[in-house]
Amino acid sequence: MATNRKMDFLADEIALADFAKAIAHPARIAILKLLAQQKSCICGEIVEGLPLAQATVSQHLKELKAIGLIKGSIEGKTSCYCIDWEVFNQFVSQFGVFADLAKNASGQTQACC
Amino acid sequence: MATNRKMDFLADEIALADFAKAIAHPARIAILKLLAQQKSCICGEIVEGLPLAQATVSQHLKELKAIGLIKGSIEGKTSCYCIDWEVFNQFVSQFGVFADLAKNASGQTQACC
DNA sequence: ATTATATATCGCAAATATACGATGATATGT
DNA sequence: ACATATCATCGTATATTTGCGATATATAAT
Repeated sequence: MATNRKMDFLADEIALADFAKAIAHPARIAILKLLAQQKSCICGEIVEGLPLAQATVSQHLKELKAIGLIKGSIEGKTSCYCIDWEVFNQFVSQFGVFADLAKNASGQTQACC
Repeated sequence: MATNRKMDFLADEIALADFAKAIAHPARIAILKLLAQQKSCICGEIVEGLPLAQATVSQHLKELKAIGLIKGSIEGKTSCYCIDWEVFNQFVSQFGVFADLAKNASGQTQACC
C-alpha cells in the first residue's frame, strides 16, 4: 500500500469494514460462538476449545475487545469474557443499509442487470 | 503462520469468516453500496466513484465476485456488475446464529458475566 | 517465601492483503 | 487495418495479519 487511502472513504464505510475485519477469522467466529452459547467465558476454557496456542487466542480476544464486540473482566486468577450484544446487534443491523438502498432504488431507472 | 490451522475449524465458521473478509475493506463496502443504489453497475463508473486506481478496483470486484456476492457480465465493451441478493441475504442471516445461541442458552447455568 | 496457575504482552517469522503501473485482451469506431 | 476505449491480469513493492515461543505479571496455593 503506497498511500493510506482509508481516509478517502466515508466513516460509515470504514466502521462497517472494521467490524467485518474483526469477524473475518474462523477463530474469532468460534470464540463468539462459545461466548454466545455461554458454555464458557473463562479464557482458559476458550483456549481449550480452539486449535490454537494460548498466546494466539489471547491476541484474538484482544481484537474482539478492541472493537467492543466483547467485554472482559479479571476475576481473581482468571479472565472472563462475554459478548456486548448492544454493540454486536448495532453492527449487524448496519448490513441492512444495503437492502434498504436497493428497495429505495427499485422502480427507478434500472441499470443493466 | 507456521501451519494452516484453517482446516481445524468448522466449515460454517470458515464460510462466515470468508464472507466477513470479503466485506472487510471500505472499498468493497463502497462498491456494494453503489451497486445497491443501482446508480451504476458499469465498471468504469465504479472506478470513478472510488479513490483507487482501475487495477485496484478490478481486484476488489474480483474478490466480491469470487465469494458470490456480486455477479458480473460483459456487455460489449464494458463490464456490468450487480449484487446477488440471494447470496448476500443468506450470509447476513447467518449472523443471527449467535443471537439464537444466546437465546437458547439463557435461563440455564449462567456464566460469570 | 516459594511455587504453581492463569493470562497478557513482546518479538519475530511466515503468510496475506493492498495498491498500482505496465501490459494483455477484446470490442468499437474510423 | 488501425487507433481508441474498456477492462482484466501480471509483476512487484509495501503493509497488515497470523501464529507462537519466550517472558512478564498477577493471583492463589503450600
